[in-house]
Amino acid sequence: MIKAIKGTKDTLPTDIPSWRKIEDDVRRIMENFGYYEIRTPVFEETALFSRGIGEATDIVSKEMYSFTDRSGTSITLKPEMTAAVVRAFIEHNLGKIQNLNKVYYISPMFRQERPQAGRLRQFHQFGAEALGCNDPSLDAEMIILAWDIIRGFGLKDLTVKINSLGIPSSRENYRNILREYLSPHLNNLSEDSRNRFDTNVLRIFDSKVESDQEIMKGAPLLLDHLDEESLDHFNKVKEYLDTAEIPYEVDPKLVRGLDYYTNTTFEILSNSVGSQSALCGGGRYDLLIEQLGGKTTPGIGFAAGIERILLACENENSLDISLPQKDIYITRIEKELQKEAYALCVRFRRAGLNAEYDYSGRSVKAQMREANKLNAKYVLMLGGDEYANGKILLKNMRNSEQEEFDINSIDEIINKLRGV
RNA sequence: GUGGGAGUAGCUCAGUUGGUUAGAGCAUCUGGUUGUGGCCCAGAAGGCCGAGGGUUCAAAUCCCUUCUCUCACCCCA
Repeated sequence: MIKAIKGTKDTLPTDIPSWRKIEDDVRRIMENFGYYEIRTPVFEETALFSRGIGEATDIVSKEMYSFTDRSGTSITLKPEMTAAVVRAFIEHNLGKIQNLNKVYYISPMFRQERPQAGRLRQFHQFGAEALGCNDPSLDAEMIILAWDIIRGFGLKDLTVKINSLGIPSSRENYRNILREYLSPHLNNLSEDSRNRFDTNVLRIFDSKVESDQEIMKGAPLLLDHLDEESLDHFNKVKEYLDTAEIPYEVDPKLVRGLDYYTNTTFEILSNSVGSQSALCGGGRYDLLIEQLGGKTTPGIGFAAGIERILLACENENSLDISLPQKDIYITRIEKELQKEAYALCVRFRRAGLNAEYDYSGRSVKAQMREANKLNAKYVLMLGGDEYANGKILLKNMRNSEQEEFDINSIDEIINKLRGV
């Protein structure tokens, strides 16, 4: 038997209402905040991601779905959206059309990781990017936007964490300070953390090994070594967040794995999913655009994992999804009336109503059970003496009341159903 | 890539000192008199017990191999 590829999932009809709810709310709120949808191809030239995200990152060095096409070009299924949006921004000169471009997306992403709770190989993100402005109010807006959307799904157990990574020079300076602090402890660090000492010291803060955490407790913090401008920016972001009553925590240990971040970074975490608790992550990237060949332009964005949000919603039972309904189910008593029932069904559908009938010619009881199962508001019944006298019965399935209609006045029924 | 757990009906799971035609609940289908749903009742259908090999008179049950799913590390959304 052929099965779906590891780490991919089918979204079955019964799953769709939750997905629609997420997607609809995302679109509505994004657009209220002034963001316009953008769509980019599922694959890009590999170089876009290796240059954008960073050659040394895990995403680029071991998680990308890359292949060579027939022309010999190395192509990669997009593992994240920011680089793709920036590419489109540069390619179409969007910065020339307006100073500030605010876009959002809902799209599948691909990373070849070992699947687990809240982690798939094809997963879906929604997110936003704002290119062209570095005002701290925009940093705050990103966080407010993400918070409002995610909070809107009824989730309770959420935490917002923010931090600032400063500008590269102050970060580099801090890295050396951190290395100095860690040098004497090097032999006591876990193997993973020892490796990170050279490649990405900051990430040692993320270590889940207790002894590492013990050592890191005494470590100097990046926030205490920020340059004045970055610190000022960060303080203003916090002020704007306060005006919007966002319950954030400053987490000086919040380090994000993508190379392009500068200044503000943030995450929204949930306690009701597994260990992959980050529902959303983002930050400012003021150097990425020129790094990818565009004119120097500040940018900020976030991405949120739809599967993770759905997982949290399931665990908190927070999404109220109403059952799908049928406007009308058409039944017939005598099998000879099958064609008439069919014609009526088509007529109702063409009138814009959600109509169904029994394709397999089953008993009245079976038809009624089906109508009930489909959550039909009304059942129309053809047959018997009524039909012989030019009448049909309309049964209200909520209160079981039945009403007789003239067979020539289907429009009356249609109007009645539309009014419901 | 490294560990732990699990694979029996569509779903959730019972089922070992190895022993007759492998079970339950839910879901499905059909009925419970002549034309009517939800509750209830009855019946039916549905399984090479993940796959391959081995031990045995006998394997869902024991051993080996393999595949898949799952959780965690790692990393991130």
